[in-house]
Order: sequence, then C-alpha cells, then structure tokens
Amino acid sequence: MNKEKISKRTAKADETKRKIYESADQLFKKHGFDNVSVDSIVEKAGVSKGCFYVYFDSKNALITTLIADFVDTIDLDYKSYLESFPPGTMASDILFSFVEKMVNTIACTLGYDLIKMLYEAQISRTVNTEAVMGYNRKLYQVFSSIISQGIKQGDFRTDISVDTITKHCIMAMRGLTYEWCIRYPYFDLNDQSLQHFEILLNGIKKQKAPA
Amino acid sequence: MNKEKISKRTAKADETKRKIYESADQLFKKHGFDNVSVDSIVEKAGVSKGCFYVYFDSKNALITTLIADFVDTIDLDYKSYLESFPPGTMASDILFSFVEKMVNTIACTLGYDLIKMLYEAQISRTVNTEAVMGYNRKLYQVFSSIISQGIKQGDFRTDISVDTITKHCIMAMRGLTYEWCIRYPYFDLNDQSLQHFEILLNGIKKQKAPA
DNA sequence: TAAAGTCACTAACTATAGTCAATATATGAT
DNA sequence: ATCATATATTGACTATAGTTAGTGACTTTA
Repeated sequence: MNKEKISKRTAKADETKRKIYESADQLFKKHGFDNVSVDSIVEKAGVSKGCFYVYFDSKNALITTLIADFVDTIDLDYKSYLESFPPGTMASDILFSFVEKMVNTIACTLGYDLIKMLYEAQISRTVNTEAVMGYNRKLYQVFSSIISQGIKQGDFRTDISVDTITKHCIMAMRGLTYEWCIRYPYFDLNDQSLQHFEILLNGIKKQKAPA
Repeated sequence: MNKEKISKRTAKADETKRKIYESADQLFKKHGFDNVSVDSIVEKAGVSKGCFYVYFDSKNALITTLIADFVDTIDLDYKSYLESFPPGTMASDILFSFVEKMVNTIACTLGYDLIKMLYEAQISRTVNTEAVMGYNRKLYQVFSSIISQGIKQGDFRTDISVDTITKHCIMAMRGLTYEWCIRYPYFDLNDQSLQHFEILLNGIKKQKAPA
C-alpha cells in the first residue's frame, strides 16, 4: 500500500539523502576523497552519523555512487563520440581514436584521485561497483560496435567472437589504467595505451594472406 | 662507531622485530589478512603497539614485506622453471607454458586473499611495493629472455624493443590478475589468460610474408 | 480521533589504525 | 663505578569508520 507514495515523510527522507550526497560532492571536490571524513560530511549536511549509514552502506559506497553517476555521463559522451565518425571509417582507426578519447577522459576529465579511488573501491569489494564493471555497461556496447565494424570490413579475425574481443579490449584498458594508478606519475597513460593497443590490435587483425 | 655492532641491544631489537613478523605471519595464515588487527599481532608478540610502529611503517607495510619475501621465492621458482625447457624450444610455446605457470602460482600457491591484499596495497600506495612492481624484479629478466629467444628464432617482431614487449606482457598479466581480483570467483584466470595471451602473442609475432 | 505501527533520525557506542611524550635499559666515556 | 647519552619500549592518546538501542514524528487503521 505504501509503495511510490510521496508523503511528507518520504519527501523529507529524499531531501536528507540529497543533502548528504551534495555535501559530500562539494567536500570531495574541494579537499579530495582522502581528506574528507564521514564526520565532516554529516556536519555539513546537518544530520547525525547514524543517519548517513541509513542512506549509504559505507563511505566507499557513497563515493562509488558519485562515480557511477559520472560514469553514466561519460559513457553517453563516448557513444556520441563514436557516432561522430563518418560511416566507412576503418575500425582500426576508430579504435585508436577511441583509446585516445578514453585516456583523455580518464587522465584529464576524471583525474588521478577519482580513478584511484574507484580502482581501490573495486578491488576492496566493500561496495557494489556493478555500474562500472558490469558487462551491461554502455562502454561494452560502444566497443562491441567498433569490433563488429572491423569484422564486417574484413579487417579483423573471425575465429574469436565479438563479445570475447570486446571483453579483452576493455580488460586491457583497465589493466593500463591500473598500471597508471600504481606508477603515477611515472607512467604515460597515453603513450603506453597507444603502444599496447597497437600490439593488441595487431593480434586482432586478420593475418595477411600467407605465402 | 656504532655501525654493524651486534650488541645485546641490537640483538634484542632484531628479536623483537622477528617476533612481530612471525606472530603476524601465523595470525594472517590462520585468520586471513582482513581479520587480524595490529592489536592482536602485538598481543601475540608480547610487545606494545608503539613498538610495532618502530619496526613497520604500517600494517600494510608489514603485509607487503611478507609478500615481497614470498615474491623472491616465487621468482626463483619461475627462473628455474624457465631453465627446465630444452634449448631450441619455440619461444611462443615457452610463453604459453609460462603464463600457465604464473596463473597457477597466483591462483593456487599464493591464493586470492594474498593477491587481493597485494593489489590493494599497490594501489593504495601507503607502502612501497617496489619489490613487486619494480622493473628490476627478477620476473622482468625471465620474461625478457623468453622474448629475446623469440626474436632470435625469427618468430617475433623486431620493430619493438625486447624491453618494451616485456613490459607490455607483464602489464597484461597484472591486468588479468586485477580483473580476476575484482570478478572473483566469476572469472577463470587460466582460460582468460591463455586466450588473452593468444591475442597478444599474435600481435607480437612477425606477420607471415604478405602475398 | 486515538491507538498501533512504521519509519527517520539521533547520539553514544565499538573497533581499529596510527601517534607521541615519557620511561626503562643498554652502552660508552671519565 | 658513575654519569651522560642513545635507543628500545611503553601505553595512553587521537582520528575515523562503522553499529545500535532508543526516541519521536508521521501514517494507517479502527
């Protein structure tokens, strides 16, 4: 009976959750993830600590929610970037451009602190990062369509499924990003990613007809 | 004047450090990294908490020391494994066997808990993991010699340096391991690694003479 | 509209990593 | 032997994430 009802009570609850979320967002942007405590978030939001844990399972969970919301925007941007290529463009060219686009987003738009936090959250597994690593993430569709195109153009191998190649590519990108995180700032994500994908792409392309 | 002197004092200090190290090792093996507090370690070792922080910078630092010690043993094992191949074996065959060997070591000998802890420690960067990720790690030499052999045998590309290929291979292995950590247990490290290296190796091999 | 029930919220609590000023003890010089 | 110095060690302290029993406000039901 009490489903979907916007009562005075639920309205207040939504407002409380929003206040916590906004306060955290502002504090994180100002001081960085590592320098903001739950205490400072709830103080700014004007609620108690226990209240925080009603709406978020953990500090990491809140951070991951923030990131997941961002990822959604990012993936939409990726999608429109992909659609900006004129039909008939070689898939391998698109792939390289797209890798550069991703690298730029990771290193510049999102930035080291945020990405490091996300990768830490992912591996600590104290929080559900499905939105970022789930195979239904829009990013997989974007990659998938590039690979499909390469196969249609007769340039890519056909003995491995589109789905499999897609997963290996995204895993490689994640691996590169992890390496960037642990070696920062002594690792040029752009150079290394392009070099790595040159090798990987070479392994995905159909071999030239043997003699 | 007081360098390298084994006095009653330094002997006791060494003994104290060893006690902490051993106590931690035993407790970690028994309860897992996540379920052992610094308090419980110092209690078992019979020293104070402050004393712990004289010998180890953090709990993570102690864990990483334990892991680094283990890694040393592992790398020696890798080296002797490599030397067990008869001269003239194809480098690409060695590479695949070696990947399987590494996967087995990671998943079975070391195990999920330990690897997850290491990867968390690496990315949190609250501790120096040079021993594991430093380019002077023995593992790089082992990989390097496989790649060199492939080039000598005329099977691998020569337009990228041995050093570069080595780094990309190890980074790929690290990426696979990271993926295993975040998707455990729904990710078959063995299958995925072999499949991934099939692609990567394909990209490293010299193309068959074009028609 | 009054009682019963549900839900948002509080604040004091625990657990645990890490710090630091004070203390105890070994060593070296006179 | 005695004192001064260096160093190993202590334990009470802070900081911070997360828990929980309790309270009061809102909603439903009779």
